[in-house]
Amino acid sequence: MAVSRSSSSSLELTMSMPGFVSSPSFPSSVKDLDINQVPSGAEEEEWISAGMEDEEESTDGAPPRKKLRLSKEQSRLLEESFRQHHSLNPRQKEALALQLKLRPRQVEVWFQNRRARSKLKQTEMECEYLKRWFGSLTEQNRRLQREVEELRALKVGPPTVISPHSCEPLPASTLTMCPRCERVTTTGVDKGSTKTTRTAVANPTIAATLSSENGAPALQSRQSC
DNA sequence: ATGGTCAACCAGTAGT
DNA sequence: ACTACTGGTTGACCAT
Repeated sequence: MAVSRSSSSSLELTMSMPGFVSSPSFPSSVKDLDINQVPSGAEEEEWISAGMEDEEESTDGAPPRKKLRLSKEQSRLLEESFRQHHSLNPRQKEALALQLKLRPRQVEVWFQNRRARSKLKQTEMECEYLKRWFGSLTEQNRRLQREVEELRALKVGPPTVISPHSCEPLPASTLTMCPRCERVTTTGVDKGSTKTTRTAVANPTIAATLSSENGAPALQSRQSC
């Protein structure tokens, strides 16, 4: 086991697996081995002391850490490898493990966790993006609602709307907005039926206002639900 | 004390 | 059946 202090004063420790170099008890299958498991009996000392060539005793007398921490160099190499390919074939895994003085299983686990972290990061970014989008849509919706209220409250006389069916002016009082889909409908005008119409606002100022918000679809071009 | 990070594990699943 | 992978979880360690 090797203990060192990194530049950021965090404790860096590397711990090689028991029996990697010389132990005859090295498991035949890496899947059988719990990496954190401390071998019992006579093997315990080997587990604690087995390690890299530059292994040294802990100077502060603290008990040895049980959790493997990859060294900066190991992490760097793994990251570099991950940039090239996000998963390894057995040959690559073996080679990388040899290079890093780790077991192939450890390299494999590192890649699994790295993929998971990568995916998590991606998901978080997407979540952030959707939140911002939701916020902007909410704001846009609020503006449009306010605008509708203002238009309804206009005291300059009822705006005139041209019916696309009869090509004649309709009183604005016949216009209603569907509360569900917020589309404009006319009620009780064209032959007494409730009907969605493509309306043309006679007042050009109002028409411009209706169609200019944030690239949102213009009110008069919406289809009813 | 507590929350974050990360190596390691386990269960489930898909491909062969 | 075996292998490789994912998602979820655990536990050690660290920073605050």
